[in-house]
Amino acid sequence: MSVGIRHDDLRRRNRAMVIAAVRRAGRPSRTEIAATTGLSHSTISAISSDLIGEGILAEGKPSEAGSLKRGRPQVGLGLNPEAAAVMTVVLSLNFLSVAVIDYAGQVISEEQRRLDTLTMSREALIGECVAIVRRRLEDPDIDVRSVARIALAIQGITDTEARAMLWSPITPQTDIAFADILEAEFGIPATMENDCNMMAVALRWRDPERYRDDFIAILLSHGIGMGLVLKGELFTGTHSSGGEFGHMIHRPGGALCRCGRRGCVEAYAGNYAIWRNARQLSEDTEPVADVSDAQMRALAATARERDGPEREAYRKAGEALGYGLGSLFALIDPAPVAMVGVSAAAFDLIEPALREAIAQTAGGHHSKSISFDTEPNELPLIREGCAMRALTFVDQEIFAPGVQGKSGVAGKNVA
Amino acid sequence: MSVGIRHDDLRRRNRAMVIAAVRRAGRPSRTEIAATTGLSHSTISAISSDLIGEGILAEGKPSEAGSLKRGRPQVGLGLNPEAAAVMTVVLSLNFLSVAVIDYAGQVISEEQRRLDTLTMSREALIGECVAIVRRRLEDPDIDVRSVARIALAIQGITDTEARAMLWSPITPQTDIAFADILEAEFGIPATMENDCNMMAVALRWRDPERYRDDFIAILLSHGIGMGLVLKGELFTGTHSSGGEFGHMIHRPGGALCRCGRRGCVEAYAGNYAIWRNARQLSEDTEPVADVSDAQMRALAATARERDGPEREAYRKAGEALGYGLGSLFALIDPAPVAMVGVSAAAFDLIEPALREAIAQTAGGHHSKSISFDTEPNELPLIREGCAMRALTFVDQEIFAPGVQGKSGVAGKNVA
DNA sequence: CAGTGTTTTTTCGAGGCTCGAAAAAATAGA
DNA sequence: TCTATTTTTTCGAGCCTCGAAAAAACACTG
Repeated sequence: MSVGIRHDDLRRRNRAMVIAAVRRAGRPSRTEIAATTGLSHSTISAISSDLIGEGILAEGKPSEAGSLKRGRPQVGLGLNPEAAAVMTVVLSLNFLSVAVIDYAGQVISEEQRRLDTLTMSREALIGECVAIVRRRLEDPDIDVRSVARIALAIQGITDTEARAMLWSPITPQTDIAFADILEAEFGIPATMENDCNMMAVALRWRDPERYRDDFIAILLSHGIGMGLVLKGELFTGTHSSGGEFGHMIHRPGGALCRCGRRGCVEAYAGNYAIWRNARQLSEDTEPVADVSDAQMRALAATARERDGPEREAYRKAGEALGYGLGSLFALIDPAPVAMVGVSAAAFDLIEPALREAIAQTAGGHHSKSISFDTEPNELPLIREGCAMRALTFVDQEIFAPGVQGKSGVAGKNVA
Repeated sequence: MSVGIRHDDLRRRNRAMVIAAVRRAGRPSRTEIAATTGLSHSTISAISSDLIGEGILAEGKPSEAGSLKRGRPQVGLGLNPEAAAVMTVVLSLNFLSVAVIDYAGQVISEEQRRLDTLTMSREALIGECVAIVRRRLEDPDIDVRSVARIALAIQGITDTEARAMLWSPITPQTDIAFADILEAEFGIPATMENDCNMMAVALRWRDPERYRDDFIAILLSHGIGMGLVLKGELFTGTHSSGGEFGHMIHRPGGALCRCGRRGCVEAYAGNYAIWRNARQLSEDTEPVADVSDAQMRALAATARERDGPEREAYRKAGEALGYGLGSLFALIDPAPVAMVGVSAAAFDLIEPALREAIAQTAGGHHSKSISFDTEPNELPLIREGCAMRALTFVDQEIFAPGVQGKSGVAGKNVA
């Protein structure tokens, strides 16, 4: 049951508010912070003085064009890059990518590595992750003690607590508690996030104008994933990361999906499905393990060139996505959509059938007003999302720690 | 943008917390309130002394079996019934039902009325609502000034701000801002809620054990509706009440739905759809306006008796509901389900096909563990939900008034 | 029936926090 | 150098919550 507010919570929450305002605004002055938070100047002054004393914020130049005005110039407050660091680990098909990021958001060390995730044993997979993290922590440029958080992202399903990967298409292994494993190994708090959720987080930081309170990020890749933000909050399931848009049912008993079931949206719109249809293979054909981005681009080129099975395959993908979105919109109402991934580059081939399908659904009232945006490259987005997620954690849990220690994690690494 | 916490917000929120604790627990002692809210005894003492002084709470007998214990007996705190009153207005097919409820939740005046909603003009519909409310307010038992809130519920789609009915199956009229109309007429704050959302609210109060943080209420009636509670909050769309489960797409291009589109879940599972299939009419047959509860019960009886088109009709309904739930579970993960309405009484006919369909979907991992409960009578639930919603509003906005509640507890959809 | 033990509730500073007003600081223009 | 202007800090006032101790209200005991 929700709990009363203690007196000391007040300071904690307002500290968090100030840090958040600085992270959003870049180098705001105290006056600007007072304006955006609604707190009085005196309070902002007191809190920021504390934060500077603790080395979390640092005074800097006035924010750009401040020198034009008349009175005492504003002095900008920025995040102190050395206050802490975080680490991102992105695990995708045959690829592992790690980065260390300072408190202000700059990458200070990184490493990428090809793996054969589909055939690796459980131990090897975990081992590679642990090893790559260890190597980054041993980087002489990095002060290990400053690393306050590790955020992992993986394609697939994670649990609501962000502790474990439950299932992933990139490996036959299931239920690996990556967060617990890394925490135990390095003593650094860690979380295990869903890749599409991190895409959504990144979009929100990149373009807060367009992606703010309600929007949808859809990954069009080998599989179909979704990250959903509703009322300004990341949407998750009751037990898992949820939002498995790709496995909503498009046609009961229909095409064979990679998940073993039939008729999922993904079984029509995933790369393997488009490839299968373009080859005019039966819908019962076992999905292939991987289709390269180059192959997909070639397919799209052919589809653009001439009317044929390739074009039809993209049409079917559009139809499945459209009906799926229609069902989703019946639940949440329409919202801006970002299409991410290789097939987002072929969105021109997908869009007509998609819009036509949406128009057949309840969400289709205003189908013309639904806007789509495309971003072919998912990896940078996922990394950025992880970084922001980890940094936000540091902002909130470490630099504005609360009384209610629901996490033994919280107080550990105070920098 | 979320806003800093002022010092006076603190008292406000803790007041609200105390009132909420009393409403939930019945007649808790100060000590019990301190325990559930986590606030200190001194604080609870101060706040409850204020509230009693303002006539919001009243001291009563110790909570039941309190006389067994040793020391100073607990003195129970209860809601003062005379502190305020609220009104509920439930508008359903051919039926209008109004009640006045005191602050402690007891009905003190009510009236019900048959109408021909399907053929009434806009003015007549609005007029009837205004008139019935006026009659109740003129009831000599009622002190008009004490009526602090009116909550309306209607089958159909309402806007997120809870001001207007946007579309409803019970009338051809659209976009009636009932909340604004009643507010203007009587000067009492009003809201316009979706009926299924109110069902969910009521379930949460009735059985908090089973229906707490995550659950689904599905109305199986002429149409199919849903109320969804996720993470303890009522789920709504970005622009409308949302959660239009009945209009998720079951079969693209399939059976004709009342909404004019094709293949919606409702076009297989709504009363008119079951009736249509039981009569072996084509899926293109225009949906009938209404099927009486008696007719539906007769249909169910026949289906139980012998294998035939009636039984097949229920099977198809189960299949549509199952695949629909499967798609929903792909997004939110499985959760307890309450089936409400006439056809919930025929759930035995629906369940087998429903479970079979769910097992074919992503949510079907644990299809056996998904639990269903049935409640044939929706009206009392809707009324109860409206009452609690209105009372909660009074608790929060009137008896714990704050600055601008946009960021805080105030505007939230706490079910 | 008075005394004792037990539990609930109230009382009373102490310590924090935010706020508004006023003061101090830092600059551009005259 | 002086003045106007804007930002930032300082300071006392007013609340709020908390812990400890006191007061209250009973049950039990001999």
